[in-house]
Amino acid sequence: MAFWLFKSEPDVFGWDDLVARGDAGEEWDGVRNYQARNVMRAMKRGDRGLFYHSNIGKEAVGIVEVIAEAHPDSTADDPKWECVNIRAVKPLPRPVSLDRAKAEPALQNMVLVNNSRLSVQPVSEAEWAAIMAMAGL
DNA sequence: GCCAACGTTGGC
DNA sequence: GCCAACGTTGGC
Repeated sequence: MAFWLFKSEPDVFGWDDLVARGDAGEEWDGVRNYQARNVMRAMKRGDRGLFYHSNIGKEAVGIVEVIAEAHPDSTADDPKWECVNIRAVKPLPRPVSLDRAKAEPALQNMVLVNNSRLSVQPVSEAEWAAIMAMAGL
């Protein structure tokens, strides 16, 4: 299983919104960035991801699961834009803020710490383990 | 609200 | 195909 990170502005679509979708989950549409699209293309059903709140909170707040692999984005005119579907699995008992991630030696190479602008990111197994420990899981 | 970082666009 | 201009993201 691989691990990922999904960024969202909570005032647009936050963790609570994803939880409200239940098991049906949400199409992660609207991504118009090749790098982020390519990350989504690499995802497999069952992979896990962090749900990160950008701008407001700036913290990873929950765990999500990839429930549908990359397919054309229903909101895009051009089928070259693809996205996956995700659902909420469970909240992090202790959200991991960007500040804590930056201060954690094990996370110095994490994409979140180094390239804040990529909206969908890969997370290594070691990084995932470190985040889980920091989150109280 | 500002601005740095970065991706995209379009003129040449 | 280069690169300057522009738009967007997201931390501060």
